[in-house]
Amino acid sequence: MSRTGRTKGKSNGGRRPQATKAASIYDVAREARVSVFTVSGVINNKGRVSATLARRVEAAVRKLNYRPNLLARSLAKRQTYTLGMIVTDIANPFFPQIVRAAEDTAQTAGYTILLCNSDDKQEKEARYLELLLSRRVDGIILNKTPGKLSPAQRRMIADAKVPVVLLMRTCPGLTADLVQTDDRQGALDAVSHLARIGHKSIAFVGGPGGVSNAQARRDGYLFALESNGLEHKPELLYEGDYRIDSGYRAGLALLPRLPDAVLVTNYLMMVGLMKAADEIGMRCPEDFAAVSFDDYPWLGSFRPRLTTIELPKYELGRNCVRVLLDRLGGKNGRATMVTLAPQLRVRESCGFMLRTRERPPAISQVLVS
Amino acid sequence: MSRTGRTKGKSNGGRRPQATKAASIYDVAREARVSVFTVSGVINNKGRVSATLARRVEAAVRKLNYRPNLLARSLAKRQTYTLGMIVTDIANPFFPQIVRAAEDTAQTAGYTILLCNSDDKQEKEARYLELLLSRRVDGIILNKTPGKLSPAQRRMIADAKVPVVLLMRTCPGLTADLVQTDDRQGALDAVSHLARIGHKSIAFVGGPGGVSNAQARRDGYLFALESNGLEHKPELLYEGDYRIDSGYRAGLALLPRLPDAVLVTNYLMMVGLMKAADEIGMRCPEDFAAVSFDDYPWLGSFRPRLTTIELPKYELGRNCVRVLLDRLGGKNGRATMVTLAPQLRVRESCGFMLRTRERPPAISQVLVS
DNA sequence: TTGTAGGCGTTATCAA
DNA sequence: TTGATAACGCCTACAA
Repeated sequence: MSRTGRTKGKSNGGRRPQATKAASIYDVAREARVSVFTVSGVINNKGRVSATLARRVEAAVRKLNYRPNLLARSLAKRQTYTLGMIVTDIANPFFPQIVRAAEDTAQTAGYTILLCNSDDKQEKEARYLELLLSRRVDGIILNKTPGKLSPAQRRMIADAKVPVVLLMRTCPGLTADLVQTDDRQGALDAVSHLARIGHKSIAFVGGPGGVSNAQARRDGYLFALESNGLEHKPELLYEGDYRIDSGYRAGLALLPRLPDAVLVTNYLMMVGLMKAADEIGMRCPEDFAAVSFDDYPWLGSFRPRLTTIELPKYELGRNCVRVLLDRLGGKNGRATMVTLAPQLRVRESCGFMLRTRERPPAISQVLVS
Repeated sequence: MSRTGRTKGKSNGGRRPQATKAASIYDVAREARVSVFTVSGVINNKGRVSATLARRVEAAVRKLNYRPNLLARSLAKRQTYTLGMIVTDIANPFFPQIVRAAEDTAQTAGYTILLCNSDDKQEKEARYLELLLSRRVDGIILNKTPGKLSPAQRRMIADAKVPVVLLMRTCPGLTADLVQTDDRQGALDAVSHLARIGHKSIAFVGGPGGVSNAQARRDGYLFALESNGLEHKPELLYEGDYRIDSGYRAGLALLPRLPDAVLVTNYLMMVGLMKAADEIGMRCPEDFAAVSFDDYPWLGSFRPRLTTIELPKYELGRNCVRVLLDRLGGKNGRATMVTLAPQLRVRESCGFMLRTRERPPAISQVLVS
């Protein structure tokens, strides 16, 4: 049976106009009395069609309310115009703006974002990775869970020839593009700022082991202590997991040791630490100074106004997609690394206003808001 | 040429093992010396295959590292296992947890979420709506922009026979399932609480006109004033757009009129209002009391500790997907409405601690944290 | 410039 | 139970 005749048996002889199935390219072709080639050419305006036929096709498209089936197109072209994005948890306020930026950038290029939450669990991540490949996404943005990918996973990704860009976290054993912030520098700036103000014993609440940015922040902290001639006291270093509760526990553990200041390496842990401070009855910045990572629009509206190391979240998301699009565009070189500069935002929690009446030092990276 | 022979011409005679294209179901069938029917049966374990053949198929699948192409499957089954979700802006902290819940719930049922941001612009929304339909999503979660859908859009959706669930905002002219919170009740609770404490003149910062939940919150406010015997002063009512800046402007406009209290109908506007208060030099709760909508884990850690009307965000997202899955499961009745109860969370910004020494009244919906 | 026919990788129908 | 074979809806060499 010829292709064009395939709907004949389904004509609803005389019954009332019922919801018919969506028109296909064949229906349009028949309506416009042209071939599917012509229709396809018009739709993807490849310009190889005469104006007359094009008009006829367009009329038919409008009449039948034709809308190309992107699934079929993807299958035929082996390209889905879809990017997979795996983050630990979109509900962590660090991610929404990154995702937003990724979506914006992707959308501009005709791509769509499939969002997944790994909860920092390798098992969930593995499932999603497989799913994304099965769905034939064109690229993957991966905020890797701690730990490496299995050889099978690496082979899977390589076989699929899908570009992967790592977001904020490297993955041992996986050579891939990477978009991150300069976390070592961020921690360094934070500690240097605290030292400059006069704080001596500076505590540190870090991220989970095995996460590259946590390592970098910790390195920056340790290096900064040393270069500022401050003693490193191991009992002032706490390893958290970037979630509220670990920050709370860190507060309970660290604050009773009466550090001058504490550097908390993300916002959620800072939230937990402040809760602990409340319970203990210590106030910031009067009883201890604090600087945290990640800045948010609401930080200036509540007390204590947090001094932070702002990470350019929107830029992170945008660059992830850009890197991916470059690869999809045929760029074939070795793995790229984009490292964005963090920025110290001085407010009040660091005790700056308490300890000095000067304006902050004129360092270009310092910004008072 | 027969189907099974189609890859013959591509054998790379003797060259080094190069990245070959992914195995298809035909390859597996050939390897296992069975038909594609058998392979398909095993993969989707339809149980109609003998154990012997099943074993052979499984071995072949492992050997070839076969992974079914979900695109092809979707095309054939006319089902994509994908849900589209259009929110105004994932970077608005109201949405991440809703999206997270939707993703969790969807994932459990084998569905994936395609995320879109409309920025409250009808034009962007329209583009996304078309895109989602072209991609043949199985269902759509829609946080509608103000304004109605065009007749063409409504027809488009109806023709596609794709279930749509509205999130937090009704859409005039569109009969669809709806998942929302009881916003009128929320505003009512907030104002009643303020009145109970003794506040007389209560200002209001509302959401954008044309958004149903903004209307409901406003209705609740007005009704609460009346039923508490308080005068409604139009100059204490400000219409914002749920974004920070409008809250700021609201603060500049309202606070100089020295209201006893102000009800701000979302968090972002509250952030803006607090900024305005800072600039004006008014303090909360000493100079004015405040209650806002939306609760977040960090609100208890900073000052003033906000008294809020918590909206069950996770439940919202979960119910959206549930409603959709019900429809996909064949549920065919008329439009459903799920309305979730908000909850007053008393902290300090309402001035409760200032004005009374009693414990809060024993109303079940009141929760002190 | 336009048309024809085969391929994309599944599922589903109908015989065997 | 299995196996051919036709959809699914689009793209695209290759022909005309």
